[in-house]
Amino acid sequence: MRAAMELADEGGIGSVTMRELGRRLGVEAASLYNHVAGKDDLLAGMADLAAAEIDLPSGDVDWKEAMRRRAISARAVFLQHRWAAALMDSRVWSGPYSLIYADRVLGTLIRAGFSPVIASWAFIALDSYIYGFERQRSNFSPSEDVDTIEVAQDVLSAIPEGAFSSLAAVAMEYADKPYDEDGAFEFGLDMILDSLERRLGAD
Amino acid sequence: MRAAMELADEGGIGSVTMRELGRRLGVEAASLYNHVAGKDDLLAGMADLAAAEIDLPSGDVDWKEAMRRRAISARAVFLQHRWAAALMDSRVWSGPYSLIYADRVLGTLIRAGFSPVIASWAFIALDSYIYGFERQRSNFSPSEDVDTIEVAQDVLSAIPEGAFSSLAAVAMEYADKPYDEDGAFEFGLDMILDSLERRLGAD
DNA sequence: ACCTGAACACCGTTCAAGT
DNA sequence: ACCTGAACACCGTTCAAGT
Repeated sequence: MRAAMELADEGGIGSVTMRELGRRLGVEAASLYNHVAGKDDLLAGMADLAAAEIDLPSGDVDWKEAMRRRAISARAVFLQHRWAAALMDSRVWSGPYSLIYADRVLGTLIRAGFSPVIASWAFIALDSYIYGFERQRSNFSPSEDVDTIEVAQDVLSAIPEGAFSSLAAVAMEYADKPYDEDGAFEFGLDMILDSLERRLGAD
Repeated sequence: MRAAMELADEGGIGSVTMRELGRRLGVEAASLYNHVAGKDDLLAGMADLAAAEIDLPSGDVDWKEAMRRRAISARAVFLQHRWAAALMDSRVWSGPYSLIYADRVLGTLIRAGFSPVIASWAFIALDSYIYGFERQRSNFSPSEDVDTIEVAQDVLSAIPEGAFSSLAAVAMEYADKPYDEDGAFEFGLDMILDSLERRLGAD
């Protein structure tokens, strides 16, 4: 499983192949079936191991800070394992680790005063945002060292004169200062957290 | 392209195969390469066609209502084409339709008073949530007619006595009333929209 | 201009046979 | 208990050959 994760880290999820994994482990592809039910099982295990790298909410900070840290930690994991977000959210949520994780998150929210149903909705909203942001991010800047300023300038020059004026206005903004990815992530994250806090006060 | 969409609607994205698509069109798989650069090109075209089915924000409602309708329309499209969300957010965003779409969304936000940078952040936050929710949804209830009450009861009985108490509390809530998926979606959506509105007033 | 047939290099998976 | 070698049914893609 760890070997498969290394393989995916290096060459992308597409290079995780039973034959290639066997080669790395010094074994034939067919032998892997003695340790894993099939490729789906392998991918599910990878997803669960990646999920285990996300910090669990700790009990000694308030719920908002705990959720914030969890989100930032998830983003750090996705940065190290770029295949993880796609694997984790396209997979039924049933690894042994996932249960502990869900319980801790829900527990933090319920102790903060949210009802069980609202806690589950908040959990879903936060995770939808966290995973969704990562999936979009990996499109916007496919490689790490892409120059967002250059991208913006390319977009600008590709836009016909007068058309797409709003898109052009945004591209213009990014043409001389780099795109602040952390800022964008925390902007959306804090909107959700602030709304949750407000709702807590209202109930 | 339309034939490929039908194929995906019926049998899932996995059944979209050059050979199978050729069969449906009464042609050999190799012939498809006269009309499409490759399978990647095919999938990109499907994603763009699905995106075209999402309602564009219209000019005669306020920005908040326009964004709300856009989100609900996107969810309706994902319901009809269950393969679409995965395809659209895992793909660089460059179809001919996508440019119009982005321009209209950004234009609506900028006219409402958001700065170009904040408008782009708001766009990213909304889409992250919309796509992310769909990806999670398709795991939680893989088939349409799954009984969420039964699922909750299964979860409950699988939890060891005393462990996972928070998870159990949530499952208990869902054990006698169905899971309100629309409610969950709009809960998160409205949190983001309300926060955006508040920020607009503050600036 | 478009199609066919055959081939190539790859997949995941199975299974008898070995140790 | 674990591994191997060979095979099976599939992929996407290429390309000479046809019309």
